[in-house]
Amino acid sequence: MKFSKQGLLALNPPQRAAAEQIHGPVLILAGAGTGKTRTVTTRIAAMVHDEIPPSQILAVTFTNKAANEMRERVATMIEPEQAEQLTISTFHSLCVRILRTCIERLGYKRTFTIYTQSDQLGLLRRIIVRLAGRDENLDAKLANTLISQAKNTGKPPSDREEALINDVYRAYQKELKQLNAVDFDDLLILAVRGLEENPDIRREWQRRYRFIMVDEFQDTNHLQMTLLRLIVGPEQNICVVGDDDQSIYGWRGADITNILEFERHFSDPTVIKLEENYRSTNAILRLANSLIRHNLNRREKTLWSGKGEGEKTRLISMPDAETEADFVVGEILEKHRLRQRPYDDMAILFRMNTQSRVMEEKLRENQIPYKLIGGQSFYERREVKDVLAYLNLFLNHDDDISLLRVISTPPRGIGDGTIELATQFSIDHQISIHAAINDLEFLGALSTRAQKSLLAFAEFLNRYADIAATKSANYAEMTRELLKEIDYDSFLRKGCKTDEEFDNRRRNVAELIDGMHSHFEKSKRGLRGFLDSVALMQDREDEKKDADGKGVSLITMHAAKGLEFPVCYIIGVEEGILPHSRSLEEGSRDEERRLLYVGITRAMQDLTITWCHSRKRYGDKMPCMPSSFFRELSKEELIESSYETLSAAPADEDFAADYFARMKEMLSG
DNA sequence: ATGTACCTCTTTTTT
DNA sequence: AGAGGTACAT
Repeated sequence: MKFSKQGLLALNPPQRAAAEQIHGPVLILAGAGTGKTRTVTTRIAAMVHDEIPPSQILAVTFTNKAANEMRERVATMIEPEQAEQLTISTFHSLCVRILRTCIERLGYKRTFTIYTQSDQLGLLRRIIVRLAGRDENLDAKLANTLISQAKNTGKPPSDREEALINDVYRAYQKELKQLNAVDFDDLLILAVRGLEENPDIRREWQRRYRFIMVDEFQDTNHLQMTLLRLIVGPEQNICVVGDDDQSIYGWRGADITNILEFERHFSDPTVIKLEENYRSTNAILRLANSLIRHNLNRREKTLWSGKGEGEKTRLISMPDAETEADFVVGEILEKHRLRQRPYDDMAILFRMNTQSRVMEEKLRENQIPYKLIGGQSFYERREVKDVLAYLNLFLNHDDDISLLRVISTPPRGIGDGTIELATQFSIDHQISIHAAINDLEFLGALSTRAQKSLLAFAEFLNRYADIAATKSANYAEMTRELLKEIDYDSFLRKGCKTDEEFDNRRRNVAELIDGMHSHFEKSKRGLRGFLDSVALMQDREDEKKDADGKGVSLITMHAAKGLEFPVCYIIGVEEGILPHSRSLEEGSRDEERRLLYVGITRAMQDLTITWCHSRKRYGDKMPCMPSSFFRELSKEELIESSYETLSAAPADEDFAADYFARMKEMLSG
């Protein structure tokens, strides 16, 4: 068989063992850079070549990006028709697929809308104001976090019986249901409930997927584990891949015990450790090992590699963040110009997004291209949300949050007073706002003017809802016409301070419509499918643009998980930042340690860690201490120094300026 | 309906 | 320091 030669033989022995162990529970502990993706994709290919129907294989990931990558990699190893039959999906889209078929049994309508975080916040703000008045100090974001935690753990958000948050939680859940909407957590909760309460549905899904694989298993939460236990059939063919040492999403509900105590959930698994690292030099790996050793609760792994010894990591203290930026950027410039190091090979890693600012400035000053990873999600942009609100409303009239956005975007003669009345009427009668403004009793109580505006709005809505509900309708074209009809451009222009901003926002709308066009051509799932995938795929605009662009990567350590760079600078590693002071209060020092571990293991050859003696915080300068993690790093693997000694300064005050001026001159000259 | 002044907050953010 | 949200005024 051609495959076994190409595929399995390319793996090292533990990887191959993992790929060949197809039956029963399997736990693959894949350390950083140990060829996890290759192992998983080869395993899938091996199953297919073993005559397992690809339609019976399910691979679950956390991100769409990971799912797409896996799909592409597997596609190179098996026949295209086979690859097409595989299911490779995120947890959340898997849940949507389950729910679109059975949510009616749970008391929701099949047309439910998925609420993103900003929708949730909008709803929560309304509820908090209604329940507690304006001057209540419960903020929507905190409520959101608490409610999400409650949903994930099954415990009430507060153990104080009288606490406001409990009422907010109850009201929120009730209203979501009335709005025919679900949030991200509900997707999991409802899918679990659907499977738990309906043995026929459970059996159906268990039969559909006899072989299940889960990527980044250390990031699964309690609900995801429950879901897995429900869809894994009696054969127990479940294979999970992960690294407890890289569990850095505990604050988002990830439950590290899922991987630490895997045996409790699936008995007698085959456990395979991947410890041969294909990324970093041994000097870097020993440094990483020396740190992570200090975590007590872990599955012990010791990474090693065949990449040779390599250079020791430099640990350098800086006077302040500005100097730190000067230094790092100076080195990047030098490595690029003098040593032909491509900018793409280099990354600056940090704990907080705010730390990237100084770096950006200095990079721009020196005209070094860079890509900032993270930032505002494309689908969270105002103009994009506007359009999506229209489309969501067309398919789900009960979606009050979208209706409230649409009804005055642009203004159409329906004022705050009328909206307030409609909202109140909808609450009193337990109906949606859409139902309220179509209610004869309600309309009768209004002025003729308001009546006219509302009737026009209702007509408009129905007209588009009819088109939107037509399976064959080209919703991209429909959207284009819609925007023309409401003269959205004029509205948008008014809301923009500059022409540049206007252009930008208009481009975003155009891009959204382009996306709809291609979805319309590729997918049979219609507008509903498009909106689902949009809600579940918070593509980051900058990333998309930058991914193909060239430049130095500026990235948080969280976002860097899974990436690698020949040259890495981890900046601002001070006590209170890494470990973050809030994590110390919350007792998650171990997770911070893992975060630094993730940072270190991104580096392939050349790693530098810096910290500052002082830094501006919230405006004014504060003294800083080096991270307490430095004490845990093996001294043998480090070269410690300071900016002052490195720049070999004359005892002159402006030595720094002088030094860099000379260097710049040399480089550009 | 639109602007403006003030007030608060400030870790990470796969869906 | 800076952003983002709110409240109040126009």
